Amino acid sequence: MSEKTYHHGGLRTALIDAGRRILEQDGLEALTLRACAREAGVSHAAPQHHFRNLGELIAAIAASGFDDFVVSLDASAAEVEEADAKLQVMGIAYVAFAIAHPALYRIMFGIEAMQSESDAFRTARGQAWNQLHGGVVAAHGASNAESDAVLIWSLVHGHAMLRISSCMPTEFAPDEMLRHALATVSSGLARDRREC
Amino acid sequence: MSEKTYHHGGLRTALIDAGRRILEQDGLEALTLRACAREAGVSHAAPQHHFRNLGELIAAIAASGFDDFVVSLDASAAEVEEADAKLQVMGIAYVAFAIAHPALYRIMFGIEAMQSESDAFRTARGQAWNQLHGGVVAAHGASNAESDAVLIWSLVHGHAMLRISSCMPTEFAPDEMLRHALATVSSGLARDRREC
DNA sequence: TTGATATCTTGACAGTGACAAGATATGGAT
DNA sequence: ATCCATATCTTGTCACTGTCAAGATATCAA
Repeated sequence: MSEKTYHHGGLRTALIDAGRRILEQDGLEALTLRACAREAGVSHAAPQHHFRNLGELIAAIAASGFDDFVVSLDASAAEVEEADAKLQVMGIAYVAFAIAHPALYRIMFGIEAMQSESDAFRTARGQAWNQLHGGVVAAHGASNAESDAVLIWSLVHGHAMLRISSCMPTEFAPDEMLRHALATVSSGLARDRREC
Repeated sequence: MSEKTYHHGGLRTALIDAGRRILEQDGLEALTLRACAREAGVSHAAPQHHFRNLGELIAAIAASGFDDFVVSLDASAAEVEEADAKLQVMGIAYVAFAIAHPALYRIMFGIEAMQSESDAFRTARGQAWNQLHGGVVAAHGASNAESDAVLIWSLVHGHAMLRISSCMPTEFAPDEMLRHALATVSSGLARDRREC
């Protein structure tokens, strides 16, 4: 805890925080085990005792990202009452998070974290899914909820990825397009229920 | 061309092909400049004269991937007559391509290719966009075509990325979900036009 | 107090991207 | 046909990376 301890005290979380800081400042290619160790003020091989390899550190960072992600979406959804409006707002917040933390978002859906088979990562990602699934059930009912949630997840995830990959020229006014897309899908799903 | 030439003759395309072979066989982490050089049978620094850095090679591979991508979607769309059905089939083919070539698809939308500022890459990606845009115009008219195309692109891209990132358990029957999602969006867009 | 264990350091190794300098082939100008 | 500028490829080198091994130090239970 103090300055003179040989043991760091909380190196594991310190490395995760260091990694997220590096990710925000210098992007994905700067995220290395040795850079995280430097940022945390320890030797280059210190991370070895907390993460078996780089993939495990990345998975831990991604899990920490999913935690913040869920909190952020919860906060946005809490600002609205009606279930369908909640879902729309969550969609907007979803994309906003990805744009605010592009490198972190890439990590969260990258192969490295996935291949590490980390339980913490899978759990954190599962919570995000549950949150979305719950929002869909509240807005459009439990029947076909998985299918509807996959539809909305695909839409917002794809939109977010295209945005952070600079696939959408800014003259496209992508924020409006996202709102329009969410509204179109939402009304389409509502109409499905009513068998219009 | 022959075996004894000091000059390789077509090293640039040979390196691209080698890269795609490595990508298919051993995935993204195996794609290195030196590995491509080995696969092409040249020295480790030979690629330097055709690609300034790894990013440029990746961009060239991604551009080559977009070329095949467009061809594959064209072939699928040609099997159907009606415009809306064409769009649906293109959506299915889109996701099928990503699942058939996951590492290549990741490259095509990754940061490395994007950051390289390659004209060939941008052009190839633009052709894919034009193809999708054309399909949307044919199916749902030219008004709001950009917005509609972004909606569909987001949907299929997101769905593809989630699939190749193992975010969808197979018990979800994702193929059916994709068809349902495409049909829902398509009917929603059609209804938008009619102001139902 | 002591000994087992967790944590961190130092040192090493192969692999990588990138650069520089030299060798060889190509092709146009004369 | 000769010659030379240039394109292409090779060899050698460097810093950096992930990972392993061995040693040093701190922690904690007995």
